[in-house]
Amino acid sequence: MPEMPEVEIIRRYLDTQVAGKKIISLTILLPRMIKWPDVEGFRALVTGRTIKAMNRRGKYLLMELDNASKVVFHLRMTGRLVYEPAGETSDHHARVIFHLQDGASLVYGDTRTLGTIHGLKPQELGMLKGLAEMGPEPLSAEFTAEYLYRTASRRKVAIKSFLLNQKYIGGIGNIYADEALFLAGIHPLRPANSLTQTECGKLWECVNKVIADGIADGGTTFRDYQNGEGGKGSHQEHLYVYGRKGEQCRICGALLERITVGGRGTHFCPHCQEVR
DNA sequence: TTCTTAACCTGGAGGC
DNA sequence: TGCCTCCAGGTTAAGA
Repeated sequence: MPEMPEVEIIRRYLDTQVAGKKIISLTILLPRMIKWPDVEGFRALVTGRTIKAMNRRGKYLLMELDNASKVVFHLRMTGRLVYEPAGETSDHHARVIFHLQDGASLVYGDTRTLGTIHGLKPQELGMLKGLAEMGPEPLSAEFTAEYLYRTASRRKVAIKSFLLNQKYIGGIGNIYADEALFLAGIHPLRPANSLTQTECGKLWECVNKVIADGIADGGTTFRDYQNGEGGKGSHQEHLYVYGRKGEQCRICGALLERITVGGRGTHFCPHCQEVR
């Protein structure tokens, strides 16, 4: 389940491999992955164009083309975008393949097909609401402790749900939200507006830390994530709470619990993250 | 306006 | 071994 660190790892690798290369053709194995425009419109937008760069915003991957258009990928749960130097893929769930001029290919695979691909002209960029309305990202200059406190203090939703809302903070997903709340010692069910300025400062630090650590470790491979080379990350070996229900807390030894918050599996330590 | 819930989607795990 | 059910979760639309 790629979140911001995983998408950033993918972006960094792909940018070194595909920037400057021309897309000569497409193989569209599952047309419904293309959300905009229609399949033939997408093919016309992309074919013959040169990739200028791979960029990222939150969990979106942006393939910048030389006609100022962008191919916008969202990997959702099980999507992956892998560079194949030989041009062939062994991915049983390959959905869209971009064939490049040097014989290589860029393969979009997606087991559960929840991902999305949009081909957007410059004037269409605003139509993707999730991208257009996204809040500041962790590690950015706009994401400050003051911003976090000011925004959270106006919401009574559970802090876990607040962290997952991309309109407030772009790029955080379930794993890193659980980890950040654990490190900050904040119970996931606490109303966002109950956090003090000091607690928000601590949470801001911890959000930035878990995201930076995730990137440094090459991402977290939990089930389906693959980087741009088809490899795995190692951050799952350093998780404190996510996926560790019933195991001992690394800090206090208490047994970790799992609850549902806003429809999402949520892992926490009942001792280190007491409800106050 | 804010918040909650369901739907989308498939593979794997667990129960029988 | 085969069948069935449930679960995983990012995003969005619908409803409260």
